[in-house]
Amino acid sequence: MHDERSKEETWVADEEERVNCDHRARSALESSAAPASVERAAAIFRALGDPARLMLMARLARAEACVSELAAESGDGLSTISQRLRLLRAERLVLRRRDGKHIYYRLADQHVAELISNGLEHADE
Amino acid sequence: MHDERSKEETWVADEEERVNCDHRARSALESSAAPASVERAAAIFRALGDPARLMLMARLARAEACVSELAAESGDGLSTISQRLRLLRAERLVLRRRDGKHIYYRLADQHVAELISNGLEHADE
DNA sequence: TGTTCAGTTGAATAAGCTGTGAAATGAGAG
DNA sequence: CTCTCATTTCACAGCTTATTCAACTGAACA
Repeated sequence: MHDERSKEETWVADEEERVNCDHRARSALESSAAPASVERAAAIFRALGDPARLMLMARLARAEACVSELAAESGDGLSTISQRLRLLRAERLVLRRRDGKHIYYRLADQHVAELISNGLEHADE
Repeated sequence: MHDERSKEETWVADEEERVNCDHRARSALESSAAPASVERAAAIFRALGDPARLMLMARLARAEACVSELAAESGDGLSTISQRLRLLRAERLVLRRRDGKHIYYRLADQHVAELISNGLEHADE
């Protein structure tokens, strides 16, 4: 307990700070977002909000893989991985296909990949 | 309990699916992300993973506001809003400044705004 | 049909969160 | 210095979530 209230960031209240920042990424923020969208978006964020799950997603972003591969790579149990994937699948963030005895998972779409990428980028700065 | 294992999405295993999707957003995903980055990114996602908090962030994305305004607008108690902001601030997603008796909050940076925007966009599709 | 291999699901326990009222801060006004 | 207003912190009850073991499903194949 020592951080969290460090620098107060005075952000010069009179500089007008170009509030209408034209960087884009305003589209969804300009007007009050629909409650349903917020719910859904929060659900997506929550699903990505666990280190183990996010790691899994980052791994899948690199290439599809089956449960046993993922379990072996991460060192976690099959059941554990399966449960994580279950949750991610429930949020429709991953898709799966069966190939013989194995079931391969991959990210649901490229948009998801971007979201993860953005998060990871923002993380180390 | 009825959804979650609906369509199996066969994703045509032989179409090769242009795996090297050139949409960008690969940067952070190409190689195994650093554990620290994953932790941090997950923490950010987790912070945004609560409807009430995300709503708050979406609100702040529109314009800065002080606690009482936010409380009045959302209908929640002061204490509740304050706690939400505390968590968001602990993750450095919002900044605050004091002006007389009030304390104004706003998003920490434009990158955060983008993240939220992306999430909301992905939400309704 | 029966066996095996790959994954899934259920249940239980443990750990972590969130909202909330009451008490505490802290800057300005008198 | 004291009072007050805006906001924060504390502490806790109540709810959600993650992991794990064991039991189960369901292809493949002999």
